[in-house]
Amino acid sequence: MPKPANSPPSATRRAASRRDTPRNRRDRARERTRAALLQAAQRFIVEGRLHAPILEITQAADVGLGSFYNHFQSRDALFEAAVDDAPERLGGALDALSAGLIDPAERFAQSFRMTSRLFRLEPELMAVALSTGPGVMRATSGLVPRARRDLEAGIRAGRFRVTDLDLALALVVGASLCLCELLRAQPERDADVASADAAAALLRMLGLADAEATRVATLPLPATRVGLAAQR
Amino acid sequence: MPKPANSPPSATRRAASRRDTPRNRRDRARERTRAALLQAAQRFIVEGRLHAPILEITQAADVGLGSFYNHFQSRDALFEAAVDDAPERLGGALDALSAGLIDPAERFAQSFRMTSRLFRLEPELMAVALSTGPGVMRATSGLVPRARRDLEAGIRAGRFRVTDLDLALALVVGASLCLCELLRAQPERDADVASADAAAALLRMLGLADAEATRVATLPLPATRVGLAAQR
DNA sequence: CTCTTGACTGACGATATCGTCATGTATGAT
DNA sequence: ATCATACATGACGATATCGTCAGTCAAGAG
Repeated sequence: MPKPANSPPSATRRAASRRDTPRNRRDRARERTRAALLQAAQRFIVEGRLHAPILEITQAADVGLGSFYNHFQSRDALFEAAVDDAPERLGGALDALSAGLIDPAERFAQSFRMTSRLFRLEPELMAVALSTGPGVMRATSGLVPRARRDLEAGIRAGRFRVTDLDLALALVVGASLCLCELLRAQPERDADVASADAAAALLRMLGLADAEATRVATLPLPATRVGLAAQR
Repeated sequence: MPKPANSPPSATRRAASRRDTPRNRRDRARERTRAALLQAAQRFIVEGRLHAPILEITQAADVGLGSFYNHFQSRDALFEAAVDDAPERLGGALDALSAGLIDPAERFAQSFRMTSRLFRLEPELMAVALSTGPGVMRATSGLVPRARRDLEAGIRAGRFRVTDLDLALALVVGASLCLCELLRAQPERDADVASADAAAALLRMLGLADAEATRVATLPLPATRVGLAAQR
């Protein structure tokens, strides 16, 4: 009897190393099937085909129709999982890149700029992560909570002059969102230049003096290690 | 034989006054049916039920299933028309309210703040207008082109210090978008206060000095005439 | 080697939704 | 008064999609 769908990979002997790839071949195979479905779903999300027939999705994932129901209850469940999946991975990548920065303002600016760069490096993942539009603000994991954390740090450190954290977060997230939309609409535009300009503007908005905002927003970005694409 | 669907109200003797409600009863009736469908569609958009069966939509509109095909080719066509409809009306209302302001910065700030107020006064229309998320930036009519116009005017007048119009527009639109999302998530929040704060921040971002930004962002708003709700 | 387990698979019957069309009816023209 | 028109309507046949299920197979346990 197949699983009632979408249960963790075999509740039996969970001998797999605590957090990582399952130990034995069967579990790995199962995981591969699930990943194929998620990845196919992300492609459909990017194309806006949120109502594609399940059969078509499974064909794109190159698995049998029946397999779908081994992993997900419904198309909505699949898409939800796919949308959750993307910001998780992106957020991790961002943290790794901006770790080690002391000044909260710098850290904020770098993360903001890296987000735009990610949009060029990982357009599909980003498109999925942003596919909920302003709804991303409700997310409890991924990019937005990190932005909130950075803003808070900046306020505590006295670098930002902000009275209403939620409001500032909304402005920042909205800016990032529409900046990505702009980058999508104008593929020829240099993402690094645009994001530096935007970061400077946002820093001014957050209360930094002109010169300081410009300085912080134009610090060199760390070299981007790709890695993310391979990791899928 | 019924129309091939979605043609202007009877190509025969278009004696109706150039732009307004059709003259004779039949055309008015047709228009009522179409409006009922549009309005029903907007309700479904607000609820996010973008894939509701057509039958359900026609029932919500209280018209026969067949009537749907008299007016629209497909569900997508209906939703598209419904989405186009909303910003059109909102934009008109905005223009009327901010007409007569001389200083482009003031005009910009007032329009921005009124948008938030509209979100409280006309939540459904606004939800529909914003339902495309960052995609609104691609709209060629409605709220966004007006924002662009106001920004341009401010730049020409030397009030805004902006090097990249598209970029500034993206930041402003994104801010407005997520501000509305914030207002939706926190219904208890005072829209006028929040939008004034946000406007001040944006004006700073656009290059106004602190004090001036605050002054412009807190000018009294014109009393809002409702009117819009009745007009439907 | 044999057995048990659990995931993969595609065919299939059930169901949901679609779009057409024949008919009814009110309007406006003659 | 009579007729022609055009929209409204809902029943219906065609089609698309769903979710189940019984069979298959490979992996791992004993």
